[in-house]
Amino acid sequence: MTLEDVARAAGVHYSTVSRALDPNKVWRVNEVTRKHVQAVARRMGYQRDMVASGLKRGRTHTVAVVVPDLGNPFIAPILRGIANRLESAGLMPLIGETQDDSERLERILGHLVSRRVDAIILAAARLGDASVLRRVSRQGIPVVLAVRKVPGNRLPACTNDELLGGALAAEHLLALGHHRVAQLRGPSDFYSTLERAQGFSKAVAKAGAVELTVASTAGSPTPDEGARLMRLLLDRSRSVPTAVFAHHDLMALGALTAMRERGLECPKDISLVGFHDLPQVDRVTPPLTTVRQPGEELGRIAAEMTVAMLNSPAQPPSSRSLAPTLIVRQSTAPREPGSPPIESVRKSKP
Amino acid sequence: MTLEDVARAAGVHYSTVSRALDPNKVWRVNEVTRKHVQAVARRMGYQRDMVASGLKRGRTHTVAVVVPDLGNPFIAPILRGIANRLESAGLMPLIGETQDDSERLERILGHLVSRRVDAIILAAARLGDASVLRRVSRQGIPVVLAVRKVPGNRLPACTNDELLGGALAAEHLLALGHHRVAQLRGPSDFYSTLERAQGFSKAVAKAGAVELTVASTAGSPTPDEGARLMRLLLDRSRSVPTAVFAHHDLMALGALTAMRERGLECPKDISLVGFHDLPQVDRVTPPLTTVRQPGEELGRIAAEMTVAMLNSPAQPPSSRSLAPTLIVRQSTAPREPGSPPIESVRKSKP
DNA sequence: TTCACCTAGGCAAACGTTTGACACGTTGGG
DNA sequence: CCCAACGTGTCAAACGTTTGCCTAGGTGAA
Repeated sequence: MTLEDVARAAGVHYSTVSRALDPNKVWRVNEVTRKHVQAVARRMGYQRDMVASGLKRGRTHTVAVVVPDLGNPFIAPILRGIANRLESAGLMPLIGETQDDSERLERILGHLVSRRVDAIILAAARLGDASVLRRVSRQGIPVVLAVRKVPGNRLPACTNDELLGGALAAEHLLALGHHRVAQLRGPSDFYSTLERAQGFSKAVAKAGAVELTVASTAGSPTPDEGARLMRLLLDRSRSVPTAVFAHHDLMALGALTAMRERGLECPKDISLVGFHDLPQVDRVTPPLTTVRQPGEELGRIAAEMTVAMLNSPAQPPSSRSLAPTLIVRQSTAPREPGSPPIESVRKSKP
Repeated sequence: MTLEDVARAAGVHYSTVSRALDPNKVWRVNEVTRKHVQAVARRMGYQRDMVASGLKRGRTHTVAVVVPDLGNPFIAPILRGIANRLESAGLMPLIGETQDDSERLERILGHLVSRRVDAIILAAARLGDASVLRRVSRQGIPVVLAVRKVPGNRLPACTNDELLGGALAAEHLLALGHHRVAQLRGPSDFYSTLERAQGFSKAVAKAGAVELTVASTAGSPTPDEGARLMRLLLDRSRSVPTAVFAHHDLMALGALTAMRERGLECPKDISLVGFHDLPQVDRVTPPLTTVRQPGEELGRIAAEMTVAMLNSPAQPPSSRSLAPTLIVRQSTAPREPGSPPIESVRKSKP
């Protein structure tokens, strides 16, 4: 079913059909023929072939969305925000999953330029990805970064205000009277975790409290990695923190199990703050105090920036960072003056 | 950068380049020219234009994946399974979200046929959607159903064995000695919830236990709806169940809050089984006994069936249903001989 | 009446690939 | 020596749109 079929049925030339069906070109065709053609087209159930149209116009009305991990619950709302905003602009999301693997990312980006997507929303950038991105955006495909920035790059980005996020966590813990605090850091090649860590550390330093550090960072933001880092932290010989900031709720959950292994209670012995406010973390034991990231809005704005770039390629939108909010629940508590001595911790090691 | 550019650089005709670069056509071109052409193409960074190719070949190498709700955590693993399997077949997923709205579904399907996707994986079918589906598949686009079937339809489907799922829940509760049980049903226009309910009811009837029913079903599978149904159930004047099967973990979580409102404890007063085994339901209080659906595998197999249909359109693959497994945690317990009288329940109403 | 101008619609050339048909040159058998 | 067969590469026609340009009328003013 092509333009020509419709044209034949309507008794006009197929270019006329094309114009009658294109909202931007209807002025080129008479009111009455237009109505007639539209009626015929509808009756025949004609659907414009977008791939032919895409070939001709160079617009596929498709936007790639590249995420690290579809299974990670914090991706879902972002995806949702993106999809909704794109749909209202007549665009559809084509998705790719990198699994935080640079080779996969490169392969996927190749596919995407090959498919001539109109733009790419990249929520999976890592620190080392600057050069690939340059290559892609030199091809003329607009790229907007979401969630994770990458430095040395003029690409517009929509991110959390990570400095603020880290600071919120720190200030909350400090306000509760904690002096010895620590972080369980996310993967070191995400710009987001760097800033998050920095925001936290700065606030701690400013308050004159002490931050105990673990050399290691999480390989991926999972409960297992959170547990590993927590164990490392508890194994320190000199001192143990009374409050901990995990860079990801999943890591926080892992940290909770690690604490339980050692016979420590949260928040009585150690307070814990997570990040993201994943679904259901308000229902775990204890309900998790966490820094909420506005996932859906973040996605929506990233998509918004994308359509802005498509509409006026000359003026790239400026980056935005969204303020997270602290959600206080029950995994944080005031420091007990006599917090448990280190010995008791080490003794109860299995 | 087109075939012609590469051809010019390599000193051959562009059709030769096309063949040299197409794995299925390389036999038409001499080993040495082939190598040469490939080298030149790689050096120039040529990428075949898939939209032109798609127009010519009628294959876009794109598969639509239509889901009800990107924000629902039980979708994520399915999406992941699909994406992984598709990627290994050189296909990319184009996603659409229906929000369980028939109009949206129809609009999205329209877009999809317009884009000439190679196939559609529909994980968002509802009972009333048979006719739209017929229309689409008469257009010649392969459709495979995932998660939710729709009756009166020869479309291949990959689903949970819902009858078994319901039965597993029932048998577990019966084995714990519960005589008065009930279900919190999911939306009545999902085929999956119908079967799930039926599997449960049959097992209950077979064991001669009594199933208390609530007339209402959930409008959507959310905690709020779960809570609503649970309140309805507890408001029954005659008797209250000692065990409840919620058709969705989220509904189960809502049911828990409803129980707490009434001063009831889980599992002491009422045992509760959920469905899906969403991430983190092992960490809520009490850790949820639930029926685990193999989400990622389900997605993988749906994708598998899709590529099978693309490779041999003549022989549509037969439907498959995957066995769920019961995950016993701590929201279920043996019935206490003297379970609380109805009065105590009603008195503690706020 | 002539001419300029306008409107509405037809014509045909793209967009970048793919692919059947063909051409050309070589080889081998009769 | 001729013809068939084969291997390799070129030609050109699609695929279904979009769109600049042109034409054919029609209108109004000089």
